[in-house]
Amino acid sequence: MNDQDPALFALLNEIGIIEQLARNRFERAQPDGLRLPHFTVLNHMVRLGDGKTPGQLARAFQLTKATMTNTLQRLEARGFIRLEPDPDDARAKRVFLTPEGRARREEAVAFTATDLAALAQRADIRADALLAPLRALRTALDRDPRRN
Amino acid sequence: MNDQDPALFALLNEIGIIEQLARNRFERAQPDGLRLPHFTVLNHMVRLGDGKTPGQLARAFQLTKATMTNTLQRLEARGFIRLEPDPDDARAKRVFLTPEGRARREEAVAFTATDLAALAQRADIRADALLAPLRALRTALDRDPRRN
DNA sequence: ACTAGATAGTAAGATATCGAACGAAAGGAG
DNA sequence: CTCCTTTCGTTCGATATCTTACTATCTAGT
Repeated sequence: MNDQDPALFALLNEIGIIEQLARNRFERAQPDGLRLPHFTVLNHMVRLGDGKTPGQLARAFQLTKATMTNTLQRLEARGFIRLEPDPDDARAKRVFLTPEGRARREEAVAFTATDLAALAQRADIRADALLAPLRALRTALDRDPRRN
Repeated sequence: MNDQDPALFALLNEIGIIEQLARNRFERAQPDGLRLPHFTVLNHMVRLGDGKTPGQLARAFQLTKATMTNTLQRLEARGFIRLEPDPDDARAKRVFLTPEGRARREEAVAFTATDLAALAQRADIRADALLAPLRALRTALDRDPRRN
């Protein structure tokens, strides 16, 4: 990066590299090939409750429905979630965690927390100070034509 | 995210979403399907000079050589770069910008600069203040050994 | 000079992601 | 009720990325 780049340009560049490194770090640490999107969905359901529709999940993660279909199929094949028909809408489904899914999420959370704590300690990252401005940036980027 | 999440966890989560939104925003604005990795390589060569090897480029972007091979093949097929044998090492190649590649990069830079300027104005992002800590985070992720 | 190991680029196969197109079902206007 | 539009999930084809494996070439140690 040099001085000709607008700061925001350089910032997004840096963010892209960090995302890639962090994703790699997480996925390599998993013994069973659990991918970051899989974990993210499991984590979401533990924290905010399951029983949501695939479409709701897709919107929550800013992904297309097609992508969510793929992720849910993988999670179901691993036995981490269960898909049931929506009693109120014959087009829709509902996604539920299985005990295995919940357990696998706990495992990943525990490991990740340990890893990140060690990282933060070694690198002296003040993550809480960065969080608010990045959320503002996300919100600004988010005002875009809706997808799908 | 709630209070149980370590701040760094939430931070990386936010970064992942921003990366996705920014990539989408860029790629949708291109009229000819130019992808972010393609632009990134063109931009790098304009700013830091061409004539590098694929391996050097892969390292610069933290990508595998295989990924860079793919990107360079696309760029060459579009006529944006030219690959020549390295005179000093028969295993290696050298990557050069074509006039078309340079022009396409200028076009994308111009548009992106305008778009980001508007975004920064709308959102009051202090990108320069965020840049240094994120670079520290990147360096930490890049260096810190994984536990497994 | 030979040989073993490292390095350069590529290929194959996997996965995540997107956009486009689809059938099924719901909802609204008449 | 009928037709039109919207919404839900899925499938298909494309692209970027990774890992693994391969060939060709270079380099160092003996």
